[in-house]
Amino acid sequence: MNVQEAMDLLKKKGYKYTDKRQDMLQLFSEESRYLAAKDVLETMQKTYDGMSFDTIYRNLSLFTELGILEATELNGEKRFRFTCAVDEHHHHVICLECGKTKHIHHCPMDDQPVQEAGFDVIGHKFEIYGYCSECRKQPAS
Amino acid sequence: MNVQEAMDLLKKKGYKYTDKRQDMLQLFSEESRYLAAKDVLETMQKTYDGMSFDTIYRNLSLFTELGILEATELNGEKRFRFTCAVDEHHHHVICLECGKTKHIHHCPMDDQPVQEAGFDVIGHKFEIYGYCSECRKQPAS
DNA sequence: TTTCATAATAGTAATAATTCCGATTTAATC
DNA sequence: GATTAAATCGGAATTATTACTATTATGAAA
Repeated sequence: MNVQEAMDLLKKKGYKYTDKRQDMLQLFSEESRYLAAKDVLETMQKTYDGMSFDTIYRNLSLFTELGILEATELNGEKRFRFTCAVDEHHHHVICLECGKTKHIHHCPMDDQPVQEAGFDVIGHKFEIYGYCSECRKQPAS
Repeated sequence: MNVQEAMDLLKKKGYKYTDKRQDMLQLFSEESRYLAAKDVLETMQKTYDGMSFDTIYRNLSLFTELGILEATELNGEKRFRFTCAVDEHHHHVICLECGKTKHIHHCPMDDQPVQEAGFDVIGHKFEIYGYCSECRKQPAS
């Protein structure tokens, strides 16, 4: 997935082209890390004065629905990143400070698929948290 | 960990005994599932008229600091459960509806400890989500 | 290229979870 | 029983997120 593919997908689904959407996607494509809504807003407001929360949130959730972004939750806020193209299914090591990620090319569900009696399993999460080399020095707790 | 042990720990650390703390702990000890703050508040308010948010939240975070409760985040809200006594370290299958859990006696970090260059790993999360037999019929999405 | 229907956006209000704070009450100690 | 610090209440403040209405802009059709 890249910006062009994402815009094409939007078009195919009948959504409209806007500069703001393109710029949001561009922002994500340049960063292989999880961004919070407020990070996106801050950056976008540099270009678009008066950019509203609503637009950010609406597009973040649209992009996530369409599989363009993937979301997780860190410290009580949702964060989003461009969907990885590396392989079918994998997990992440995530920096708690800046949201930077590295791939884990291994899924624990492959080893020991969980079949709990009576449980309809619909998803799982495997994430490793820490601080990257840049954020390591002063982890803002 | 049980209610008595938890109360002893509180005493040992210099915290005061209160009926509300005991009742909160009692509630958790009776349920092997994750409860949201509002669940705890609702139950407690049946006994204590005018019970405040503050008391709930303050005690939930105190209990968590002391290792009496363990926390996770589901659908944007923190949830808490009594710390499991089963074994040293394990993970959970969690019902997204009621918060009920089952243990996974296996940690993916044991198989393939992650050593990402430059990353200070400080924690990890492995959770499997689904619906338990009681909640399966009508998953309130 | 103008027109038109609809989607997207701005601006702001509303909601929901959580935290904070001053005043009061209570538990543990003297 | 008096004292002191912790715990609580009640409500306000914060923060992230969602909802709503009027306006604007996109894409398609005339």
